[in-house]
Amino acid sequence: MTFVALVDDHELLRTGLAAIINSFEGFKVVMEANNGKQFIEKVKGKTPPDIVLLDITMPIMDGYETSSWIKNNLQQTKVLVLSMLENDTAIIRMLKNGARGYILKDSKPKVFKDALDSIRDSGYFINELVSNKLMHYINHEEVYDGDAVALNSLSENESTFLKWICTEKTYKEIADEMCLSPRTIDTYRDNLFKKLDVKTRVGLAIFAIKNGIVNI
Amino acid sequence: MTFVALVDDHELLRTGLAAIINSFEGFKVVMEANNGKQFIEKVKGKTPPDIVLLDITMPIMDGYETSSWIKNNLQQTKVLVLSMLENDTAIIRMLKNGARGYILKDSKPKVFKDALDSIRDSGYFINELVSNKLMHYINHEEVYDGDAVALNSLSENESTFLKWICTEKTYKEIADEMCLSPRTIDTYRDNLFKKLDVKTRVGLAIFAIKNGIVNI
DNA sequence: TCATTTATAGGTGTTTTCACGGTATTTTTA
DNA sequence: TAAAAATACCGTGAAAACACCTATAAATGA
Repeated sequence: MTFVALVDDHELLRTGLAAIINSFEGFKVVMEANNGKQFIEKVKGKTPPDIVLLDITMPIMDGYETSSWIKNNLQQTKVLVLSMLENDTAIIRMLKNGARGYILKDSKPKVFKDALDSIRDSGYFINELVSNKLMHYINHEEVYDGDAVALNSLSENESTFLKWICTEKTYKEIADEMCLSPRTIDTYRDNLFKKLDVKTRVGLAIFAIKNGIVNI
Repeated sequence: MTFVALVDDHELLRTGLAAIINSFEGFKVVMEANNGKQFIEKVKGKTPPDIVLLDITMPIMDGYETSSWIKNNLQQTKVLVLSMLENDTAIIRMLKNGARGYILKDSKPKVFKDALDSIRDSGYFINELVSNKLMHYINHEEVYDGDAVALNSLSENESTFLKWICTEKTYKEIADEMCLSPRTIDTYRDNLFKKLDVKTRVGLAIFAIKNGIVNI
């Protein structure tokens, strides 16, 4: 029997998924959590699940952090990402953080079953989505490094700044909020423009939303 | 037996929902569609379902249009909205377009069961989410009118403009793309600032994303 | 330890955005 | 059919955003 945990903030989706998984021969849902932090608390002192089905966009502790934590603390547990995000950066970043597979929330149930089987049997589920990104990554590592590493290496302040970016405040007002000089804020912006390969504030906002840095 | 249709572009969610609904005594899922257009095609010539479980954010034909169409074409069919959007405008707009209830995708399954029962028995499901908005709406109609009607009455050009807003193009470039004078674009922006009660381009972008006018 | 990177901050100038004042024409509607 | 609205357009000036460059102290690291 393969034991599965569901970590996703949409309870209804979780319930539906649990029903599907429990109907699969040999799989059983043994744990559910709303976010990474809750998962960590629940898993403490228990036998860890074989597979964690993990969303990326979640409050409190998102999928990136959670996958990283699982990689470092639960070596036998394999992460299968189940997300709405289809962009390169998110996929590469999750794979770098230890995920064994990545499927979209609008996949067909058969894909879902295949993914679970494959991760149980071989430890990985390499679908087209993942293999494409992997191949691109191998051939254009520097390109993704610009993005994925940048995303990984966003400083605390830069993340906070990105949250403010998605408001109607001016840079001067953001500087006040963050207790920094407007010049520093200018530098943050210029650096992020380069790091994230965008040219305008709207570009930053879209990036932040796309990558789940802000929840709107 | 109450017959239910699911209209949502996330197939996995649909499958899970179908499992849940079919496990409820007296309910049966008889139809699934990826968007409003597909639903209309599928329902043609068949007995319409009693309840349509409808998402808002969908490609091709979104929940707003779909609910409107159902209201005008399938009088016996009741719409229950199942969405991630929690903002006033979306809720009021769906109710105005004929929805009988509105629940969030991260609701608990019990809420979901209650909603289905209530809509079957009384035709409506008035939860706190809906009653709050309704009360506010009654007391501050003008406020919501500013928003909800504005959203309803966005012209073709304004919607297109909002899509361009969420890119890194300047207003001048947007004017070129839309074959309009930059001055006209200025006016669009100024009008939308007033209509949507925002002050900056970022505000417009966030609004467009929040309300599913653009899919990022 | 010496070089490099990182975080902070500043100067100057251009481009873009935004506010506020309009006009002319077509479409709706009362 | 006259009034109201929606649509497309224009001018000006201030504010904000953006580009590009330098500088200093602290942290990092080879």
